[in-house]
Amino acid sequence: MPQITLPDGSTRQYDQPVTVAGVAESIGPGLAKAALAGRVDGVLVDTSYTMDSDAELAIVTERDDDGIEVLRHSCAHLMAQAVQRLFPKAQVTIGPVIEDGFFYDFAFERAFTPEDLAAIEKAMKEIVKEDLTVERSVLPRDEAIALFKEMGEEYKVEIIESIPGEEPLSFYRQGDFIDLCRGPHVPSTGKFKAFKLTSVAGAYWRGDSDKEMLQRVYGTAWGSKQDLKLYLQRLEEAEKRDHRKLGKQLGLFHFQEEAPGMPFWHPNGWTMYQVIQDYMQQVQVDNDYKEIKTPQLVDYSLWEKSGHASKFADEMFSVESDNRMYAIKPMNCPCHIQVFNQGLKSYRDLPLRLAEFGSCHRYEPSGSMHGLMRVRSFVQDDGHIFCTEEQIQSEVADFMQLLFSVYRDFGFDDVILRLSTRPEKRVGSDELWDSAEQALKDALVATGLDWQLQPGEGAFYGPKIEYSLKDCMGRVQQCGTIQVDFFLPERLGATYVAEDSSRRTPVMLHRAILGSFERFIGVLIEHYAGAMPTWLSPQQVAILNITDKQSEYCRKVEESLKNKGFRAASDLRNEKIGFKIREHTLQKVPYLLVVGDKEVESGTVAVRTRGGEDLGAMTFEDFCDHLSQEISNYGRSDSQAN
RNA sequence: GCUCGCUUAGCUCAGGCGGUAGAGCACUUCAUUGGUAAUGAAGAGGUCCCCGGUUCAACUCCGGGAGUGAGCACCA
Repeated sequence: MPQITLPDGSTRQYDQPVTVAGVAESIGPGLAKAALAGRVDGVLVDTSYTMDSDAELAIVTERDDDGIEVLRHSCAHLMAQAVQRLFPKAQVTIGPVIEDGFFYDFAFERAFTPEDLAAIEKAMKEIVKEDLTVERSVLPRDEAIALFKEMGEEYKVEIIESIPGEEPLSFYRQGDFIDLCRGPHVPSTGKFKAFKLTSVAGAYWRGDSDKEMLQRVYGTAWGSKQDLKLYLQRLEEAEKRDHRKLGKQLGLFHFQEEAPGMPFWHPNGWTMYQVIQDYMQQVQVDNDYKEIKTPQLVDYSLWEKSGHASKFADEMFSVESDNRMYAIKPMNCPCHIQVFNQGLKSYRDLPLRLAEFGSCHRYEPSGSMHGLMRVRSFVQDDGHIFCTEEQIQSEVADFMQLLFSVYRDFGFDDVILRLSTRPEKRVGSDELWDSAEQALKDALVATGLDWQLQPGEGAFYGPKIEYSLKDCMGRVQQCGTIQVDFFLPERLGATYVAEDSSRRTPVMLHRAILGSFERFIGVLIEHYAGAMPTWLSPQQVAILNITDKQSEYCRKVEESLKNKGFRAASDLRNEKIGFKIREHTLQKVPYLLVVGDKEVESGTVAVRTRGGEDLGAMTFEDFCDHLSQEISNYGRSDSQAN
């Protein structure tokens, strides 16, 4: 006699065991049709799930996030079924849900083509029309293995054999297609309203580059055609914001064959770069960092001593000269320890914070490069804090406040925090790890923000916190980091004299706020779609004359603006004002000053923003005040946006 | 590094199933001095990514390489 409690608190009495679908049916035909799954006492189940005792039930539809997830997972099955109808030789492997969609990996004799994709999508639509019932069944694993062996599904056999435990496994069948799956799934293939296959690419079996490559087909699925449309529009928008495209359009940087993965910065891009560097320099001075500069080439022996050569030799550029091997530095830490090691350090010198805009080169795998986001030549806003164990927590806490403040200046309010703790292979005692992890954890908790734990993801030399920003495609871009290092200072012989005059090894904190200038600028470009906040804009003001008569006045305005430190340029070309406005708007110049006879006469400038807003005529001084005010707010979201 | 695709004028892209190529924008010149997202006309501009091979003939076909895109793997 189950009594079912619904989310609104109401209850329903049934005189015999009832399924989720049954409850939905008894509430109304609309809900019965919309039901995709159920949540029984907090557990997501199929609509065919039977409740034989009292339970709390929520009917899951396409309006729930859970419902969309079930829909996407089932859509992966739908796709696999379609693929096997078209290509019976294709073997199925795995097909999970991912953000905004799903994928399924197939083993097939050749790569799928875009035409195949279209055909698969068509077959999927046919299966939707057939409205096949999706049935759950349970099989003991030896029977399951026998079944898939008979079907020639070697990968499934391997998966089943690798699942630990002895419990029977669940399977889902729709028509002639059956797949191993935990579920839950939609009740029938007629439930899909809006899906699209988006791309196909290779992917390694079990994510292992030593294993064979499978065909991965990506798709997206939504609760309604409208949602699908919005998603596709979002993709289009993201493409428009692609920093590689905008980098070209706005004349920021370029890449060329002769220097793969190494940007050539153009005047506009370099201006932006330098503004950021100047800003960071000031931030470091204000926070008691000492800036240093270390060599680009360092004898290979240092990298052997530091342990980097044995692990990363393949990813390091090296140079031979005068019978000596040098490495182009792939990181700055060993060099910073060399600076620390000069002279005798006292505990009174700690914490010692060294910072460098450190230019590094790494031979990144060719397939991993991506515009400015992953390059072979980059500059880190690198810093190393030499301190005692007791100082770790306060240093980490201070760093975090600094990082948040810097991110806010760049217009980022949402930061994703992740703590990575001890991996299996590591150096240092457990006590040391305990205290370091606790210090990082305390600092995180003190922020009052959410953070994620990544157990086992720490470096072998110590735990770390990573700070990530979300870009326009929803891709999470890791930028900042702070890492505790118990290893390198000892390995490279760093010591200080403690209060009791004994020699001790300092702890080193590796830290970066931006990460690399290159990637950070890439993230900024996409975040702002190229329309950088005024303080970062390569050109802040364009002065446009209407006819030659106002040229002299324009030049004077330009000079005065430059004297006040603004980045201004006048455009005195013999072109119509509409043409000039269009060009500078497309170049995302924040302010356009239009100057005609009226303005010359009244000694004003007519101000137009790149957003198309007309701020009207104002005096030069008023405009300068407006500009200064905006620039002093940096990119903080509470500042006046345009 | 792996799988698949792509590489034609400064940029964005057409094109021909073997006979050395085209548009728009940009550029140059001329006319035009026009008030808030494209003034008009003329002109110049290309080893069709590189190296081999096949062929009377290769930008096109074949082989190799480079760069690049999506994804995978990697990321001190």
